[in-house]
Amino acid sequence: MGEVARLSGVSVRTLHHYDAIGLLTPSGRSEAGYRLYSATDLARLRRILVYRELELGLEGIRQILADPDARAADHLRRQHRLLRDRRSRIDELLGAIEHEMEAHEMGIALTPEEQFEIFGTDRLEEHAAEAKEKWGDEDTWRESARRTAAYTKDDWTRIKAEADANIQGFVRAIEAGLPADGPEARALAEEHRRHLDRWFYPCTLHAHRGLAALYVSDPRYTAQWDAAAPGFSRYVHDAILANASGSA
Amino acid sequence: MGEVARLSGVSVRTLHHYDAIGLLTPSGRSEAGYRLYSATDLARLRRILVYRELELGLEGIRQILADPDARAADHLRRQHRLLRDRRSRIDELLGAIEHEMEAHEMGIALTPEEQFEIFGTDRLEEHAAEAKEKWGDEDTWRESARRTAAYTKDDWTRIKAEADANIQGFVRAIEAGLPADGPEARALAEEHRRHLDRWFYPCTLHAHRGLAALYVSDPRYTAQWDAAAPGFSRYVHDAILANASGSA
DNA sequence: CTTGACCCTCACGCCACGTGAGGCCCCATA
DNA sequence: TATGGGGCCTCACGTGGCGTGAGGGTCAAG
Repeated sequence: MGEVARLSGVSVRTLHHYDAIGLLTPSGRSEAGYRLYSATDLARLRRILVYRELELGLEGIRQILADPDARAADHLRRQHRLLRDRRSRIDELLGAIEHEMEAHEMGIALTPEEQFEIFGTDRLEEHAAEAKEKWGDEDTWRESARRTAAYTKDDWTRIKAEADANIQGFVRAIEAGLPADGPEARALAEEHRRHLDRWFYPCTLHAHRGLAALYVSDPRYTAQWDAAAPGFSRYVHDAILANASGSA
Repeated sequence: MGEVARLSGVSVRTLHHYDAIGLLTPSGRSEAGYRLYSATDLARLRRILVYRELELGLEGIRQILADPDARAADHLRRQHRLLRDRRSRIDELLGAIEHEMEAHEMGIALTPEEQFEIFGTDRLEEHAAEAKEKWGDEDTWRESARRTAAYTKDDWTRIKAEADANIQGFVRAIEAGLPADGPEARALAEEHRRHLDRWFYPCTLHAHRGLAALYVSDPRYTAQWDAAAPGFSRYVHDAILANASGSA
């Protein structure tokens, strides 16, 4: 009886579905056409549910159950990687949410820029090398989170003012046609570095260079910066490199 | 340009979709009909993406963003809670997958029973009271995970043999018509408890009793046990209670 | 003999998009 | 100045994992 089957915690419809797609076909039918699930069927159902809890697709589950040795490892590995990614993503978001909560308590709405500075690291894993450049070790961003957790409303206001001033400086430099490796742009880059260093996390010239790479390679950063002016991200990138690799 | 927008990490189609459902309408169109996203639009998009990561439906996101100041703090708190839940869930899944992979490498296909013992805890949260009985504190299952992580293939073989023997013992007791509160059944219950205690986690009589409650109240466990014989779960439950509350 | 709780089979709905098809637009190059 | 290649646009149907009826048969109890 589907009665017993439903006691496994799934809906009748789900069983119908599994039957329809051939994932779990009851081994018998009553003369009235009722589905009859044997103990073996129930065992299979249990395995299916276990894998479903791991959030594998039904097709993947079918393959695992059909050809355990070969397919299972692949699927499991893939799923493991997927879940790890999601986990680190969630960590970042948790930090972001905490920030947002505090900012909210203080009556400040975080600007997207700040959101990006703080947690816009979700794609970092796609750029593992740059990420290492940027964060040095994986916990650097937590340092940032710890520091900023203590900031008051006044602090945030000043941080934002500083950041805006820096951005405006870059905008003016671009509009004035100043070269990205000129002294003015380099000074702005250094100002940017010190801004990060002071308010967020220790930012060496080396780390700063890694960050610059991100600004042009990670579309999220690129989009953010280029919102200020077209070509902004590239300009800032060049200025940071110039600042990092040469003295004034 | 949608170009810039796509750089935020979402597909063009997604933007079209958000436009179509009115979640994110670009603030302008070029004369050729191209969507033009302003900085404000991008900010909104970023917020949307954050909430999307929280696995909220787009409709929910729309409502949240529509009702900004009033109860934003509530939403943030909820998001935070959900994120933390989600993360611990993912941790469990990761542990479970690692177990599966190990078991696989050792060439053992875990039986559903073992899978239940190892990581069949996902529904426990729906039965908070029993879960507390079973796990005492929330980290007990992690202890189980830690212990079992070190087991070799031989260990697993022995564990399985022990478990099977215990189950067979119960089956014979039932078939022989022995009462669940009789000495034989109680001995089997005690054997079961020691099995868990030895291989998985410290299992007091009290914890064992909580587990017994689960066996009859949680359909997943019930279905598992009753696969061995009808009425099995109830019998085991009664035997465990008898063993826990009286001496031989 | 009805009643109500099951079961069955279609078959369409849902969400968050993916994936073309068919057709403008725009810039660059031959 | 045609021509190509890469945007962009709007339909519009496909997908996964079911939910949710509609319309009808089955079965033990009253």
